[in-house]
Amino acid sequence: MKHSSLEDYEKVQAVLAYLYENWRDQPSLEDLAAPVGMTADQLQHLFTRWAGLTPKAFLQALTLDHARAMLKDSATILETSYEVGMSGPGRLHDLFVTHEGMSPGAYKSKGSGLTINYGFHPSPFGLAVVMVTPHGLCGMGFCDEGGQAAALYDLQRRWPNAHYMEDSAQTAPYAARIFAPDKWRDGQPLRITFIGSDFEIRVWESLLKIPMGRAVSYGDLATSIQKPKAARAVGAAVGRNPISFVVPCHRVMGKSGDITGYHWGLTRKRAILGWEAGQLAG
DNA sequence: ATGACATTCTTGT
DNA sequence: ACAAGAATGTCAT
Repeated sequence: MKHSSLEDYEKVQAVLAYLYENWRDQPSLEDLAAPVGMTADQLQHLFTRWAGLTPKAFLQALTLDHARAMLKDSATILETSYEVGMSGPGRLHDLFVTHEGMSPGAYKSKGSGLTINYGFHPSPFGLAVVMVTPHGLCGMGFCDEGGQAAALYDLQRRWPNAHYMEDSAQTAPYAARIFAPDKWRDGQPLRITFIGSDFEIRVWESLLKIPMGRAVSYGDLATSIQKPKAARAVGAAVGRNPISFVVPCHRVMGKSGDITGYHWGLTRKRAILGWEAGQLAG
């Protein structure tokens, strides 16, 4: 697979945004390509390079029908497999991670006494901001066009009392691994650290059980943590997932298969879902 | 298709 | 304490 660049994502994003603005008009390949200054042919090329799928197949992966298929048996998916306990393995089919909760105090004190290193790295979904503690990855988010400071602040404000230091030498190895599917199964599991409330951590642990190519509903998630009526609260907790992509909150959708919200933008959620479909196909 | 509202948990005052 | 809000879900038109 050829490597895909930041510029690729920006074009893909623009195409997807345009598509969902104008879906009523049934835009053709040419219609989609024109606004980003491409020919239909170039667009074809872009998608296959970036996602490993043709535009047609890529879009196919984002239809309601496809979403419903991903939701099939979603309740059982969360129960299957071994327990993902307080330091168990997760992520059955792709990136293996181990996680641990941050020391109880660290959350309550909003990160005081904690040193967090951060860095910016290119990813298939735009520039990513990556945060690590000595215990592992604790945060990851995405920048929209020129919004580096905003993306950084979005993560920092979750633990406002932590001490932050830019140090991309610390974060680079994480970024390199996370976005290279061929490295997902290599060696040690990826270490991540959850800093959040009990409830949030329970929800985020559940997210780790959703394999690539599958999806669950907010209600399923609620049931899986023994709170079948808490779908709405679960939605809020999912929305506060600090480790975007690695903790696959993009694999949660409405019961009907509707792709609802995403903290880093609905377009990005669609892009990730489509890109993952490409990884599976390839 | 659209809109009201029931419900659970977190957070800011 | 309390009130507001959140990436939901369901039921009535």
